[in-house]
Amino acid sequence: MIDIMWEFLEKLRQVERPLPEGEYFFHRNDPVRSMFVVVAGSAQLIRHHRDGRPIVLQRASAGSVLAEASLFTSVYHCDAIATSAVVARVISRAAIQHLFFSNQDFAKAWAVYLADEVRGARMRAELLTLKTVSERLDAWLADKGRLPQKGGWKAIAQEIGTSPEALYREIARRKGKALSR
Amino acid sequence: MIDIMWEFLEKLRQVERPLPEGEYFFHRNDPVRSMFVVVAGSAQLIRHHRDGRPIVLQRASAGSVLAEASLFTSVYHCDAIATSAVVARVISRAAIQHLFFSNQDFAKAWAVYLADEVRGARMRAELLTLKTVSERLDAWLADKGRLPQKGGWKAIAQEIGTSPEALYREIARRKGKALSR
DNA sequence: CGTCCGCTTGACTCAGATCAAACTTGGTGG
DNA sequence: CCACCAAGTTTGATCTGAGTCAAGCGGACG
Repeated sequence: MIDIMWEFLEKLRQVERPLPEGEYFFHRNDPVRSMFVVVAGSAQLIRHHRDGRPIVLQRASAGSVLAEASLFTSVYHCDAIATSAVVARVISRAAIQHLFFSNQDFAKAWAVYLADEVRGARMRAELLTLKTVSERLDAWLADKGRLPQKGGWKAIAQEIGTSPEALYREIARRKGKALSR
Repeated sequence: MIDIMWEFLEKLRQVERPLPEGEYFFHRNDPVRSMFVVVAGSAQLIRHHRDGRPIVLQRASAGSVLAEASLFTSVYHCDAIATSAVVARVISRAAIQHLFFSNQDFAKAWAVYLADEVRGARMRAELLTLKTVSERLDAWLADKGRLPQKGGWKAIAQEIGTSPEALYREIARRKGKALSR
């Protein structure tokens, strides 16, 4: 179903635009003309606090739509910045809107995509209310199944909101336990 | 826009059903026939771990749709249980689906609603990656504006993932600082 | 061969969870 | 009107998990 959405988007006219690290996709209150799909690299949606400190609203990596809400909004509600060098697909918002209203399969695919994003984000939020690394890892495993290869643990530490060291230790602890049984 | 969605839903035929605490709305793999809107009380979406421990996927309170993803799914992907006595509005899923496909305003309102839920959930997830109570409270304030009346602080402590005591102390600390300036 | 990055492990420190006890407040019923 | 109860709040004391800094290990890759 989600794949169907990507297939539709593929067919629309689009431009690949590279952005260097630190570049802004758009600013708050800019009028919305395009939608962005991150192809490579990573980006953040940011809102600025009164005193200037930034609050992160979304961390987007390869394969995600940048600000889904902007499909039906006249202006952006936050800033978007490339946190590493990014390649983004730029698609006319009007084109996607038109597709949404003219093609029921796409409308459905869009709704399914959003519902899944909601699920994932809520899942992560609930996971992050757990206090110990052990509980968080359990919850993460319950959702994702199994740990990836050794190269990717650091990223998971970020996902579950702990320091890499804490996660490494928890994993080591488990390997120990597994053997001692 | 979201209000529009509620207006549409109001018009559909619906039944108010009370559920006592601990009662299940549905179980995983049940076929989806209805959608639930929580009117009063609170509920949780839960998935069970291999060893039986439950993982919370969503905490739903008055005014939220229970499992948005189930609009286009044949079976539920998790369990839903009332965590306190609940009054829920039960609406035929087929009716909502029909509305989605036949009325563009509703389809748009649904997409906007979902996009906003995504935003809110991501916001909360990012907030929960902050380490100190002080930072979390700042982020919460940046999003919501101002602290509610005294009776509601405990609920906020839950939202930002800390113990009530920790939040009370942080608030007290700030009142002190505000005066000392 | 050197450098980078992710992993490993140790030591120290501290924010916040937890337990506990008192105090405000509103509401309820006698 | 008052006794009483329940929730939320306040404050104190203690304990611990994990963040941080630091130093070393090993494989990948130019």
